[in-house]
Amino acid sequence: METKPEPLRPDMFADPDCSAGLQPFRFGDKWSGMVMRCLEDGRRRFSELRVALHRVTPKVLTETLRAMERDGFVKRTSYDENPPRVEYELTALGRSALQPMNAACDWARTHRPELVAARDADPEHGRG
Amino acid sequence: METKPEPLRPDMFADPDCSAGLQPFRFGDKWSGMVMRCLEDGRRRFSELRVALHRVTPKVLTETLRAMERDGFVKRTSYDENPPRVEYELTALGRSALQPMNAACDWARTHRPELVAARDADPEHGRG
DNA sequence: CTGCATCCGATCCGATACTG
DNA sequence: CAGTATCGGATCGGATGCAG
Repeated sequence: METKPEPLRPDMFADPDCSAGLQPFRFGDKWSGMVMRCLEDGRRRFSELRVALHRVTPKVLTETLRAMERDGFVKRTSYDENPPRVEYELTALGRSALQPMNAACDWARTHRPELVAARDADPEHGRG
Repeated sequence: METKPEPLRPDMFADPDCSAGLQPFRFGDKWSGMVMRCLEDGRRRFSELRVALHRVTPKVLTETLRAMERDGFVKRTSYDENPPRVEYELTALGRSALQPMNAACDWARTHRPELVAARDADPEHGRG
């Protein structure tokens, strides 16, 4: 995980299966799961994450990354250059958490028809 | 899952491993994961859930159960008696979701020492 | 017993503006 | 580039009281 991976596609969360939309599992707060996905192929810069994560504001992204760092999922490396450069990567603990996360995503993919059917059967058809 | 199971112990969520405390995975909202655990051995009445779920208020428990019902995880059965009796049980979809949920709980149990160590290493030692 | 109505504090999260 | 500071809306969830 030390080499530079492929750039993140800005539409990488267009697929609703593993986004925060339908599936009932969440990894931490709203963005943490997507940050995990962004980092699973290697280290990323702050700006790379911003564009992949649907224009999340820097405040919220910073909060998310700080929380993940505090919990031991992410390691932050700051290079003392100008302009500044900061890179984030998953720790061993963070990478190990990809396993149950994938189990949850696989489950959501498999059962998506039933999930959609349950929502459609409800008159309100949305949370609220 | 049609027979009456053992009564729920009020301390069934004293173990922090699978509660909403340390682990970064959440199943839906605050109480849904614990409701899943309460229902995994069979049908339960509203009041049974209330005591097992640490005195959750009826408003919040109702909201939780309605959401799970709408999403197809729980089936609600109301018996037209006096005093009223209502029972909740997992659907086939809900039972299938126990698998990824157990994967997440197993992961949290396995990695608890690292999770605790990460928190202890942080000066703030708490979210915020 | 099983809720519903109302109020309210806490938290989340986005918008905007500014800084080294 | 990588944040910080401030504001405010939206949602969550708990307390209390009432109803069928």
